[in-house]
Amino acid sequence: MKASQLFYPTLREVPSEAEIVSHQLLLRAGFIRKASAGVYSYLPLGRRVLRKLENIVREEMDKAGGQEVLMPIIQPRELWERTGRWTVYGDEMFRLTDRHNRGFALGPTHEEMITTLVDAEVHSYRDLPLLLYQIQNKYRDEIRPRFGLMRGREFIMKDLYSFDEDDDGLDISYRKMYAAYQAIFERMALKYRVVEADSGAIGGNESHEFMVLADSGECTVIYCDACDYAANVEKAVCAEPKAEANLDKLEPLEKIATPGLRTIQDLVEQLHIPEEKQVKTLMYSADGEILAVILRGDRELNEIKLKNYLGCNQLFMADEESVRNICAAGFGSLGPVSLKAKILMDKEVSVLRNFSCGANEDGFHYINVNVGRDFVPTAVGDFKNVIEGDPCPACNSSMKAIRGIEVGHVFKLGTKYSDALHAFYRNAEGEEKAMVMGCYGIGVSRTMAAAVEQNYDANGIIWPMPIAPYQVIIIPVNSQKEDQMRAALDIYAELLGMGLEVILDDRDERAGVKFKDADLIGIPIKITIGPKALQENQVEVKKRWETEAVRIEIDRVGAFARAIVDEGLTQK
RNA sequence: CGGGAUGUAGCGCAGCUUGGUAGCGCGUCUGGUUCGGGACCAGAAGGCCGCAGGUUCGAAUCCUGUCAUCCCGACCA
Repeated sequence: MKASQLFYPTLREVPSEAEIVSHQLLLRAGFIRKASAGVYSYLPLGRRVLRKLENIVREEMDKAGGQEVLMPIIQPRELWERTGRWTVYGDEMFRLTDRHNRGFALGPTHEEMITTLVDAEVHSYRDLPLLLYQIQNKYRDEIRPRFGLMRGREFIMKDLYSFDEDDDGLDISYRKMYAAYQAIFERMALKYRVVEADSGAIGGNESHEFMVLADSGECTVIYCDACDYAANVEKAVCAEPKAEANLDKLEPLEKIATPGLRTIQDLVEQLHIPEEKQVKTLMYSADGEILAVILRGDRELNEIKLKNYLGCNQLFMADEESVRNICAAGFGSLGPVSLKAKILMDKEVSVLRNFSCGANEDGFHYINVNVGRDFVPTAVGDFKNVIEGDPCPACNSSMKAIRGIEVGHVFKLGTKYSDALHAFYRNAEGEEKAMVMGCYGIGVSRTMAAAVEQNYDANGIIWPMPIAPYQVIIIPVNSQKEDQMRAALDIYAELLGMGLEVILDDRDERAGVKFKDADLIGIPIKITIGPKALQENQVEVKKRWETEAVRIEIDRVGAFARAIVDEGLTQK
């Protein structure tokens, strides 16, 4: 492609709307443009990257036994009512009405659609397992679209659905997809990590997320260097608390006046009680019931764990008024002693001795509180967020935390949708059984942003070879010099003939402009044709991620570029 | 949806406090000189000051409403 013909409007300045690197660079380099919040057009360079990503995904899905289909974006309301999700999905679903007043949704996901399809066409165990996927736009009216392509309202997703006879079959499909996802992100040359994920309300089934590691990631990953353990912080657990401090003898419970002291920090500063010798009491409303959760003072509650434990639909922090209805104190003076509510205790609290907490009386705290003697919790469980330094549940080593971008999610669904939509089959014994399903998603457009988050420098994007929009850019330093242009055109023709993807920057621009643009759009290999080297029949070749160029004889440059490309395409 | 901020030329911004002819830089177009890391000179085009209403002789500026965009919290690929 000649740069003079290529539609890639680059910007010298950072659009003020863009906050994170991938958004800024994709806009500046002319890959995307915004249509409205969370809705983007992909310009030619962006489209090419998407195609590369899609093709890698497609090849690996096919290799794993998947078959590509394409389902409607517009989905009838009735389908969603059958699974109850017309209501459950809530405001996040884009809805529309046709001229006959029939309701439709713009597909946020396709379980309903695919299950109905499979139900209609598949009736025998002989047809299972079946793995169907598509690569297509999804629509979710996110409360807050964010960070350019990172969280769009319209985005491109690969979604595969597996249908198996039973749980054993599902295990096999699940493992196939897990391995295919590893292959995909390795082929994309992205640094990623597979983590255990919360499977949410759908059930206690297995679920893993594929995280591309980047500081700007919205997720926190807790992992262990000493072993394989890695989990989303939503799900992460740590080893059982050690009971070293338990030797302290139990001191008598004592109530002390603490006027004006409300926070953990207040007690640390004024009374010199360390955070980890305090217990904090959080009041929650779970489907209308007010209950207390107690944690060590330096810990944070993990609401997802709490919600999963309770199995409730609505969970939010109680307001002070509801708290005062059951207790004589407000926030800042709450504690588990004589509290008239269910008390869920984080297990870490059970090894504490002689700790302090609110006295359920404004302006008073207890010290030397002890579990069992002074109060008895309703339940003990794991309700805290794991943090860096906590011991690994598998090997007890100190764990670390890192940020990640969730680009893939594999998920065992079980029979939730096949039951609701009657996707049954006959087994070898002639019995009718529900198909066991799994679903497996990759955010393709998000992956594009994630790749940039992981590969850039001060000058622009540095595309990994397998997903670069073009592999080589040829820059004649001065397009008006005939000898330079002739050499550039020769090399251009040669590289094209070798099947390489090449841009020839034939624009009548100064060298600096061409170099800046080449760096900005992130083409991996730059071939510069300048007067000095040309006199010796040489050109300069520079890899985008290196600082120094090397001189190469013109008749060797094709083979040289080919070798760099091949290396970039095959390395992990 | 709550909290915070911003809407002025394609992009980045000033002007608003104290109402009085809409500005700067970059980009674009024309001509010329340049030509190995975002050139220089001369000229030109380009704006419903987000939108609606109000106050006023007069509103980018003050008031009210509204829409959009961005950031912080609950959702997810």
